Amino acid sequence: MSRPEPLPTRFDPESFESAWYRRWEESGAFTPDLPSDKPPFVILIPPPNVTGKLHIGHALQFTLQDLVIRWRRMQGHNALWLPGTDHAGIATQMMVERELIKEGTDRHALGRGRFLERVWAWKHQYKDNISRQARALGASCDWTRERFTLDDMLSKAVRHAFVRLHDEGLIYRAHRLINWCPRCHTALSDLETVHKDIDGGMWDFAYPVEGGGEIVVSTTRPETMLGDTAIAVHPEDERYRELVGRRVVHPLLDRSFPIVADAVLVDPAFGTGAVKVTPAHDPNDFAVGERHGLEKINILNDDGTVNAAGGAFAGMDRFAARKAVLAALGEKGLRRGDKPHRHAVGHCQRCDTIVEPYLSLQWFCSMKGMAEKALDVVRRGETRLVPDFWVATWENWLENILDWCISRQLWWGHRIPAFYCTNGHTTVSATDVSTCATCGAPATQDGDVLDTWFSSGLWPISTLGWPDHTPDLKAFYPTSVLITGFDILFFWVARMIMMSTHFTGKAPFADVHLTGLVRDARGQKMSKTKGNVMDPLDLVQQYGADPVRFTLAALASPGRDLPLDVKRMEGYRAFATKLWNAARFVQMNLAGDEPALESLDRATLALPERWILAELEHTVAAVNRAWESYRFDEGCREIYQFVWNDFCDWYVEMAKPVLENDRGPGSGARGPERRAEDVRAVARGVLLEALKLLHPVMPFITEEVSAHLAGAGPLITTSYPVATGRWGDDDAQRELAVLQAVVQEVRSYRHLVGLSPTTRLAVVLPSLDDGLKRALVPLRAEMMRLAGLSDLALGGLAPAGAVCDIAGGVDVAIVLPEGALGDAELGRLRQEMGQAAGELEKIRARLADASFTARAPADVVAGAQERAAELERKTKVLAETLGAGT
RNA sequence: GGGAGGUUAGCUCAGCGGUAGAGCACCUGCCUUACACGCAGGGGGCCGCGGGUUCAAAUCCCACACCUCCCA
Repeated sequence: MSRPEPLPTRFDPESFESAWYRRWEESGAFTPDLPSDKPPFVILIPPPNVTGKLHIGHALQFTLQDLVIRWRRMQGHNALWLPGTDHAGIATQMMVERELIKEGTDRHALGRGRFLERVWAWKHQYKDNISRQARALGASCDWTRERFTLDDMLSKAVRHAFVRLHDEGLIYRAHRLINWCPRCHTALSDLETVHKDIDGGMWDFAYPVEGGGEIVVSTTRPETMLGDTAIAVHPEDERYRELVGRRVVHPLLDRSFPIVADAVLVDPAFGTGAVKVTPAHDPNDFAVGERHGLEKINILNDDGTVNAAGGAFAGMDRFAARKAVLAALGEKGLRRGDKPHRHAVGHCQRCDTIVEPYLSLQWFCSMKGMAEKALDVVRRGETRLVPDFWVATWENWLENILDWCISRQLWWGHRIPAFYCTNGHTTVSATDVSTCATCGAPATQDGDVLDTWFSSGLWPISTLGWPDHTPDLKAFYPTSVLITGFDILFFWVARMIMMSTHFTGKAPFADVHLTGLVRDARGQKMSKTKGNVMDPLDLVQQYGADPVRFTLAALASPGRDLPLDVKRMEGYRAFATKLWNAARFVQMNLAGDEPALESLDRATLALPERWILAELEHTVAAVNRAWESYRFDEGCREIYQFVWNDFCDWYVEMAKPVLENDRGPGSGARGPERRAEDVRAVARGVLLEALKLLHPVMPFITEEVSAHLAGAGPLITTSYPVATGRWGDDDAQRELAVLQAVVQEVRSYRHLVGLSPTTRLAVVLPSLDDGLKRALVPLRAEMMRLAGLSDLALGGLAPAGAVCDIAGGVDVAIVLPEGALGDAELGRLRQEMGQAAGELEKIRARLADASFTARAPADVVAGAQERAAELERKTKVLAETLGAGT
């Protein structure tokens, strides 16, 4: 085979990232087989808003999803990662309306048809943004299956779902109090109403009682008194007992209403113990109204101005009306005090306007039954929430769920498939109708659209073709794992699980992995106003996609937010560079005909080869375990540690003398002697395995490097490393640990006494046991190079005047220049000796304790004994060294 | 008011029953021909506070304090 081009000296992600992406996509690697004998593995993308730009949170989720899907694909699964976007009703409509305002017009002037054309144009303009960013990050999604919530196929699913739920009695239309955004002019669900504490007031004023006297009430919203239809007091409140059943006169309007007793609404200890009741503008008051048959007077128009029911205040904005009402009450001498009051007020999630509880005719979806199913699938383990502490929150929310207002007074979205005739009949139909199903009269479609989350809730099935029995639905549903932010657990995850389970009888996900929030370096939430947002594309450009991905994955500890520090990213860019350079070193030493690792026989390999293969084996097992359990942080740490500390710092360094002294292939006999061809095969093989291991995290650099190793195919379709136990080798790990400890000991002494790294030292290991001696003798050259030695004797007597110490359990005698151990150095050694003596004392105490030796497991006791023995020798040897030095 | 999570080295975080870990930052040497985005050596922690369980607790239990977040 031909030798590949040498790797460029510089790691330059820009020079190969986009080319690799194109090659993967064109090769069809992102698209699963259909049909296929391979087990399916499916991830659905949480669809970003089509208007949006990906933020760093998306980058995190894309990274983790891609990591999992690439890993599973390499494991031999028929992997599908289905991408797409959602139409984001309110958000998108707002953007386009804002444009129209700039042009001096609005959607009503344009008309529904032309307005929607404008929004589609907007959508097309922004859609590509998302996929471009996903591609830049290396996301291996199947673009041939890209979906949009307003696609014909998905729209069909939405209509079908609506009709079916309506037929089942789970969707109904009713006059209810809903959350109304006077700016967006639409109803909102409870979830889209964000409660925020604001500094408001608490105003007291008096209602005159018919027949004399007054009753004082408190309110945070004085303007709503225009819609009051009762005063409520507690039935057992002595103060008001006489007043119950009498009426009060509205001081500003020409009407009167009763004083009622209600034990549920009224807390006699709070305020005056009397409460004004506005059934059309407060959920609790609405309930009182139902209980007492009170009139519900709506005082607001849909833009938040007071309507005709407000008498003289009609036409005023609600906040102007508040001031005006207070002034009017003041003029009549009815104000009874006020104080500042901090309380929670509902705001529109989209535009931050204060929402109004508003009596309105809307479509609702009954939630209780579906919530039961969602609770059940999690309780039964059909769906697993990760981390599992989310289960408590899950249950708490679903057990207290209220019906969901699903109609929105918008144009952009799925139009409600309900048709009304002039005789007041409603026809709900999956196909458009022009005549009433009941009476045949002309019927027109409801002008409202459905909550975007209604269609998002169907995402797991609608993207695969439901309600049709498509091959995709059959092959890929239910899906394997959903990876998304915890912030949309209810908005989206719960609704998907409820709806998909309802329609298919099967929960849509086996696992739901909830990620934390990406924050800035100091743990602050990122926001445009704070100016601390990080744009994923900027980061990709600056550091490369791989370091960005590695950073996000490494930070993704389960259930924790991710403080993203560019320092961290610099560190992982350095890691990529390190890998690149190590690969260059390996590559420049290869002959090009290295056999694969599988063809090697462990029994014929020398210690360093056996050791690095054992470490690899351990790492492979740990990484697979980590990915399996969504411990992305652990997997990354394992790979990082293996590549940098084991492979680069030790294995490559041990390989150097062998490669430099290579006398050509075949030199030397089989046996303990290190052969250059083994070293080359192992260096190449281990590097390649590490590249495979890392590929799901850093797809680009791994693919690029591997393409420069002869005989390595594209990683994206190669098999993921599996720990077979074949390279496990406890002896090699123990023996090499001794080698490392000895080398580090010598380096440490050299540094301690202030010698230059180039000063060669002579070292004797006087008391090696036979096994270790056999293991280390063939590595004399490697050890001398690593430790910077002029001579190394394995066995024999410690030279007179040599400094003795214990490292890795063996005696090390280092010949230092005369007088090298000055007072400072001796001080350090004394300190070390003190520490050892202290530890020894503690262990001896423990060993002397009969309850410890009797109750602790045998291996723990044995470990303590071993440690005590080692410390005894260490203190003894150090004492001699200290004695000799003084 | 209810619920969840957190409190470990200067910073950001792993560890969650048997000798305190990582990255970054810091200090000291080094351009040792893969790499100064590097190499080598080092300093630094009553593991929030108080109880308990255990031969043994950063790790399990209880209470408290403080911080974050969700729901009402």
